[in-house]
Amino acid sequence: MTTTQRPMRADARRNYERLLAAAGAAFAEQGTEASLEDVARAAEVGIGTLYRHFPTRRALLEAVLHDGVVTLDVRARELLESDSPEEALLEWMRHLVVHTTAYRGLAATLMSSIRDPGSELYVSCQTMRSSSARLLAAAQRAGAIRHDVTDADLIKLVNAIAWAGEHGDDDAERLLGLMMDGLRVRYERS
Amino acid sequence: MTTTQRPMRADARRNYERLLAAAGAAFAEQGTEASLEDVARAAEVGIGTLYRHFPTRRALLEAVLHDGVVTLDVRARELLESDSPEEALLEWMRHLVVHTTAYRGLAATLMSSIRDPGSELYVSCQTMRSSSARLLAAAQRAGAIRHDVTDADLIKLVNAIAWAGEHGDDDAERLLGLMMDGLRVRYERS
DNA sequence: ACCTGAACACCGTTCAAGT
DNA sequence: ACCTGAACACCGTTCAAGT
Repeated sequence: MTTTQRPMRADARRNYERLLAAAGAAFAEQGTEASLEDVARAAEVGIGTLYRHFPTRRALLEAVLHDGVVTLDVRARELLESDSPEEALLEWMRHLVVHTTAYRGLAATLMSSIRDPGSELYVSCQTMRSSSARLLAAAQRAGAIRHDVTDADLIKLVNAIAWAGEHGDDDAERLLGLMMDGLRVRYERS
Repeated sequence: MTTTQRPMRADARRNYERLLAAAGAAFAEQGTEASLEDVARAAEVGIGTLYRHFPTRRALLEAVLHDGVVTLDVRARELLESDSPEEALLEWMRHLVVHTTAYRGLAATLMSSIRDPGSELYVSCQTMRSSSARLLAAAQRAGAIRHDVTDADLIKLVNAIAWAGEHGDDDAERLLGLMMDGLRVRYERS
């Protein structure tokens, strides 16, 4: 499926880069629903050029997030080597929450993209999901995490916490801590 | 602050009721971002009439939700009499999640309204918040729930779970269970 | 091959005219 | 006092004309 990329014409490449930078700034400041006309204006490019390079808002978002997703993937592989699968899982969830909190509205977009193979963010979502699944399985094998927790649960909870973090000014770390305690294997009283 | 309501003119009252019914149906089907023009059309009323009765989308939402909020408030008072404050709190959270899940997008609206005294939903949010606070305090006094959990945490978690329930087709009950386990007082291993 | 922006569509909101 | 819908504003998206 990996199509060989023709080199872009110089002006096209320049416009592409300008759009990417402008979009990154706009999404960071105004959230993932930032006006695309504003983005084109900031990039000093016609709105048609934006649509030529990025046919949908999600395609633009995917390009903006791509490096971060790659970094996360690298981090996941490192964490899989950890001595403490439980600590590794918590650390992974922290990373996911930080990544998701970077742009207001991102949690909602990711949440719908994970169920939609037509979304340009679907591949990224699946990458993160499979990393989550492997880290979760390791923590469960180590006896740290309940066996009835699924990777779908994990994704939902992480996104839900990132979403909650968008509202209110305190950090999501505290909610993540409470959440994590709910996932742990517990010894019943009595 | 309770201003004496003049009786509405018969045609105004009729339009008000039609708008309320149409909005309830539209919000239930398309979420809280349903088109207000559609609502007016469904109510067979001019768009200007909608704005006259409900100056903002939130004012309309408040009117639609009002009965439900009153019912929840009654339920909270009953639950405060429960023998098991822990079970009462869980039951209360279930009610909140069900209420919030009724309209797609409601969790997000409530989450921003609770911090915004200018929102027409502010009073409802505060009512639910104080009920949550009392039920939480009771469960904490009974030794069932961690003392570091605040009512703000509780509200955020309930809304986050309702939000997650909007995406994906499984019910939120399962996530609520995991969440609740995170809030419980736990006996450390060793 | 790529860029541009006018044109179209859609929707929220206001307000002058009407009863 | 209340209703109406045309008018305005705003933004996403397409596409004919241009280089």
